[in-house]
Amino acid sequence: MDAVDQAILRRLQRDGRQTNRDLADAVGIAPSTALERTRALRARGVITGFHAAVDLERLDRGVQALISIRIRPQSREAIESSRDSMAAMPETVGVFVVTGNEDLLVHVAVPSTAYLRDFVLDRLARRKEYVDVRTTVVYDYVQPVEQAELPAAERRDGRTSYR
Amino acid sequence: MDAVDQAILRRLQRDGRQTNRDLADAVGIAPSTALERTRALRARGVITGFHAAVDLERLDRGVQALISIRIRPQSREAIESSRDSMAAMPETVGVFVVTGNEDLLVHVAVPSTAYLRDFVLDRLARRKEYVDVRTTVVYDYVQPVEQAELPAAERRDGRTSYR
DNA sequence: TTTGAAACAAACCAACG
DNA sequence: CGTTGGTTTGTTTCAAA
Repeated sequence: MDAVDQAILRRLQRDGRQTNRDLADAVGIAPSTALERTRALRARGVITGFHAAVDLERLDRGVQALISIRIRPQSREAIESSRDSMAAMPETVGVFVVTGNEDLLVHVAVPSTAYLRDFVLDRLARRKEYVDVRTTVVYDYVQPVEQAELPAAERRDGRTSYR
Repeated sequence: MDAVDQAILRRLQRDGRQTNRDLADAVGIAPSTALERTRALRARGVITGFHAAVDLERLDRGVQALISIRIRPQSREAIESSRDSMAAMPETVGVFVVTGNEDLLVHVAVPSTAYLRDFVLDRLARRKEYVDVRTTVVYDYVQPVEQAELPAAERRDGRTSYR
């Protein structure tokens, strides 16, 4: 992961469909090199894929919420299967498996608060393994497009930071 | 948004780089139509862009956390500027502006728990407008690749659902 | 590894069914 | 909306540096 790889990664996160030529020009390398580097990033698993991003509002899913769920029994099987079943629901945008009082935090996008109510009450709260279901409305959700390696940590007090 | 649009959307979310021909074949339409439909989806803002997805573990950011933050004064300006400043940090994967006791929920990915500690204590907890900062470790985060319109809601009790 | 240049493939466009 | 054919543009390969 040198500076060239990072530049390629940055640009492909921003626009995954720019031509290999444009990418090469922007990064300052030959198209064949850009192709080779991009393939290597994919082969190494740094780039996992290319995806179209959609606007949830335009899919009539302008209401977002975070639903925290406490699962009992708190077994690996119960939590993993809940994670997968929540991830498989068309309403779901993301599922966090978390530490703390709750076990799962499910990010959903639905057409309305009425839909949200039905979703939570009819399809989640009924399940007896979900002993506590709490819903928080999301006013806004923003995501940086670019993800990169982090610069080495530097503590304010001068002590070296662990990595 | 007919069935063809939905099929295109589904396929482009799964693979944003397939050729227009492959897309057309898969959906069962002519390439010219596929191109036209895809462009229309973009023009209508349903598709907002195409992006490379990266594996955070391979960027040495295998530790994820959710940081909930209570902001005072709880003004629009304070919350929006906090949202933007958190979103601008290289550690940040996503920022939720939420209802409830906390105002912000920040999803971060960092190299280690030591890095996480430094990040929270040195860069967040010091800010006096952040009157409460709570960190939850994320064991696992999964995201469905496909997002689509939701089927019409159907209540179990037979009453029509609002949209 | 990187590169340039040739060979190949895809996208694009317009005209027509 | 689909097809066709011609043109442009982009991708891929590969031998040489």
